[in-house]
Amino acid sequence: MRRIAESTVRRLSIYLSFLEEIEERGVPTTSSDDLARLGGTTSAQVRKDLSFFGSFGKRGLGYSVPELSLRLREILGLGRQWKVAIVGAGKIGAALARYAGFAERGFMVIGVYDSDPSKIGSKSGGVIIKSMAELDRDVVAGKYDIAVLTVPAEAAQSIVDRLVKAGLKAILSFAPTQLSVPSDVTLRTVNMAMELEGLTFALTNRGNDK
Amino acid sequence: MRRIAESTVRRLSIYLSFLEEIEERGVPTTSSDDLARLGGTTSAQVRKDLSFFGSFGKRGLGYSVPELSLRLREILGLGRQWKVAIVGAGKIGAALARYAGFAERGFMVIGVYDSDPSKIGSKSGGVIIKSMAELDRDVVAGKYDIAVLTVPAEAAQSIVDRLVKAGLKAILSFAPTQLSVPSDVTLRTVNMAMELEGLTFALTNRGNDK
DNA sequence: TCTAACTTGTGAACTAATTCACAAGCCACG
DNA sequence: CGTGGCTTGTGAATTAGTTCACAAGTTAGA
Repeated sequence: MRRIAESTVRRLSIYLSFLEEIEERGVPTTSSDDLARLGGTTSAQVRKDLSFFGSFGKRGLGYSVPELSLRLREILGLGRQWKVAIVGAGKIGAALARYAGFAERGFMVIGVYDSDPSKIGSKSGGVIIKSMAELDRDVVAGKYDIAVLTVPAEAAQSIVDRLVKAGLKAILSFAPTQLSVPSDVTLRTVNMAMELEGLTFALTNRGNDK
Repeated sequence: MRRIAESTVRRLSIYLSFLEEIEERGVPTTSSDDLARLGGTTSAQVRKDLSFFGSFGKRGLGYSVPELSLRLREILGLGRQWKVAIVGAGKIGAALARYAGFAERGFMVIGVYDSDPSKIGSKSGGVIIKSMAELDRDVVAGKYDIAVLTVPAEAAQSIVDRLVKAGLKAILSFAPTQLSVPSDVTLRTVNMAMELEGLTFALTNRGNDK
């Protein structure tokens, strides 16, 4: 399989969410044109994205909604449950720990960890907060597939290093800082400041462009 | 000014955060090579990104840290305060309302709004929760530059439509759904499910690629 | 069975983004 | 004031991503 662009993977997620929506409504088939309209792209783009993984449609007819949605779930790795650790029991960590959207998609929040001794033992989102030392042990023991990082920027890189050392291969970070990981570890960063700056850039420079 | 790629704007944010860090430490100058190393890119990329906006460096010397950081703040529109409304007083909305990182960067959370009558009047992050009807009025009155949406997927598009109709030009959405806005409105979406699926895709397909 | 109306899958063309590579400028030092 | 060591800024080359355009397959209806 050749390397797949991140933009393609993001679009697959979008297509899947539509497919699940219309599958629920009992729609039997759909077309690249439908998916494009709903996902804000073009039908050629939809077909090209899918073509990296195989031929899932029928010419003249379109795509079977249940089949394509199953295939996309497989491609995206959603055919199983994923065990998630939340590292950092602050406001955002707590909000994520009890976010229902995770469970719906097969992401199970199994543990919440924090370095603040005064928090350890109390509950966040129905889960008891544990210490960072336990996090190391739990990761080494294979208890987690994914860690979600909601810690201050200063602490983030050293925690990432610990997680990587303990053998974790996927991290989603909300820390407002640039992190580095070895190439066999996948890292995604959501940086609110950066998103807002994208907006202010547009507000500030709108109209100056041609 | 020619159209600037979103990827360039994101990198400018990264460069700026480093510049602010080293400015605080009193470092007087830096180079495209430094910025590249810290930001996980190449020095040519850094110079190209900056070149869209002007020439800020000195050959043989590099960039003045205070000057470049000022310029980037100007480019990104951070030279002023931005008034932010949070729409949706759920867990995530509440976490964002009191997120200190916003204020540091000049984003002032002035109001929190929710459609649930039982929440209206109570406080979230030190701000009293107001009704959606008031949101319309406040936006029309020019009280806001930016809205941050933390509402369920089902409600998101209709709220976006209201905000757009009321004249708002910039929206940051955390709703897990695809939204559409007119071309004169800037929308950024943070979709946690999509980020996690990016990770599971990588975990599932790692090694299959060449 | 034939035709008309669709829709996919995919090379080819195009557009966008990144990287290369080097002339030009700057500083320090002798 | 000349030389050596750096570093920028930027066209050119390359690589990546998107869009075009059409052959080929499918269905429905006469």
